[in-house]
Amino acid sequence: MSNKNATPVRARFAPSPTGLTHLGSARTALYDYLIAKQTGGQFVLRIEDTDQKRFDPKAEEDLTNSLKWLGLQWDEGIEVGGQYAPYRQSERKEIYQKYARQLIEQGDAFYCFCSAEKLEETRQAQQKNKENIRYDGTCRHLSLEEADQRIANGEPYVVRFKMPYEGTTTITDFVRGEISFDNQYLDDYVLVKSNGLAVYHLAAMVDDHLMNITHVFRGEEWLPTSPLHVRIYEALGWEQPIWVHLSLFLKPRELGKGKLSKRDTEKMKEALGTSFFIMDLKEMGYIPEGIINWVAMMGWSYDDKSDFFTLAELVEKFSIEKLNPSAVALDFKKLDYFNAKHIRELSVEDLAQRIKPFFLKAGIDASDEILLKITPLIQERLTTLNQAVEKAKFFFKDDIELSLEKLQESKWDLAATLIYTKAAYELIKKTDDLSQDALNQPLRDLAKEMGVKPGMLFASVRNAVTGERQTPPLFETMQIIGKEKVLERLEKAITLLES
RNA sequence: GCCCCUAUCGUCUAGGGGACCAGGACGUAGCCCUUUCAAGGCUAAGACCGGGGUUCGAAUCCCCGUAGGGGUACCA
Repeated sequence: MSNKNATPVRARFAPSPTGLTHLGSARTALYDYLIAKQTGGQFVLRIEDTDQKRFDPKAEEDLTNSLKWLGLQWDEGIEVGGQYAPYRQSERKEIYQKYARQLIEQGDAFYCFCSAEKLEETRQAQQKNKENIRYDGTCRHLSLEEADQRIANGEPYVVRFKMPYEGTTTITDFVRGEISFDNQYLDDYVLVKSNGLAVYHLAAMVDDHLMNITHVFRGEEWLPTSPLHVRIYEALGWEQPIWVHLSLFLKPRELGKGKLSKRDTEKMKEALGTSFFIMDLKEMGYIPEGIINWVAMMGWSYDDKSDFFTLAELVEKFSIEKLNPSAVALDFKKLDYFNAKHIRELSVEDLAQRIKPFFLKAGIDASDEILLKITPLIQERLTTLNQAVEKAKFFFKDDIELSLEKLQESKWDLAATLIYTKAAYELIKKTDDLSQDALNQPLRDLAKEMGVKPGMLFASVRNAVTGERQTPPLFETMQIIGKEKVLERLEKAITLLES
């Protein structure tokens, strides 16, 4: 499966545990996984938990559950370990401090003692005077001795990167090419916070280098700060990874035009009956194959004809050359399409096991034996797994609820329904074989005899036996229900119609 | 405000100067198949944001608008 000609890629997925794992994360992780597997490299999972304020203790479990469920097992990282451990940034504090100190001693960074209030003041003044908003440089030229002395005196401080005032910084993004930034618009970004913890800009760069990451897949929102990242790599004398900035997801067209806000992710459930979060999607009956295929094709393409792929096929076909830079609007209709199509590709045994939990959750104790029988009947009718319950629940009920409304088709009256049902009942009673081969023709002959359309008899039987208007093919359905129960239900319907 | 990215059917996209009166997929509409619902088959409607260049020739290259998005935090 792996591409022997390519050098092994080490790609990392490095989310911050601040919320539930969503489709955007899933796509980034997928691409990391694909490129690593394709080249015989490693997919690394690192946790960027440097922001204690936004930390969500439930996020990490949701993350590992989501990734595992999607089939994106990582080779290195939290849980599984690896030679570059630890893989949680909160456990790597000293490492970042060491490099921060090196940067300072080299003159590429400096200790800054400016207060938040003072910073805010200069910002406002700059805004008022229409100057570039950036750090005013107060602490930039403090001597190391003086800075160390002030730190020893207990003054609070941060570490800032010393961004040049002139010239440009260029980053090479694999999907967009070279992008240049004027340094005058860049800032002396904070690298280490006053609590001693590094921010993303330092921590991620140090980790990516130390962990030998060759390709960095991340969202386009990182483009504006990428010159800082380039500068950090250069200052430390390291070779840059290949930067791959992925397009952003926009809100579904049904919700309007434009960016995907938190409000939109909340609205998805009520307005579209869907969700932005992986574990929600699982609960709604989407399967990993469907979600993987769908997100893979958002911002990436293979050729002008094919778009239906399994994870294994994606590993084989994926290429960063075909990545698309423009933002994409989520289209859940297409998710439905991919999901349904992948459900149809599943083996009966596999699908039966996957729909089982949905029956259990609905309070239906579905045995494997019956599940295996009904699965072929509903397989091509499912868009999501949970629909199996609605479509097949009548197989499991000892006593389906019948009503005149359910029995009567709008096209004819109750008296006619009674006649059709009775006639069909008599016919079915006479045979032990409920198969299509045995019953189809006799039922049609009977309809002809009665001078009615076959559909009328079919519908009457369907309504009485299943209590549903839309079901899998009648004869297979009746075979599974069994003659005894079929007759029982027909009798009940007749009694009801006679009353 | 300033900086950066992006711009082909409603949506996802193919296209990287002539092969394009722009191809595929989802969705939509119609027809066929059919005992219902699906699945499947066929057909249809549907796009190169605008304006300038460059060129014999531009969806493709350049510039300017416009629009959408991102950033502008001791968040990631």
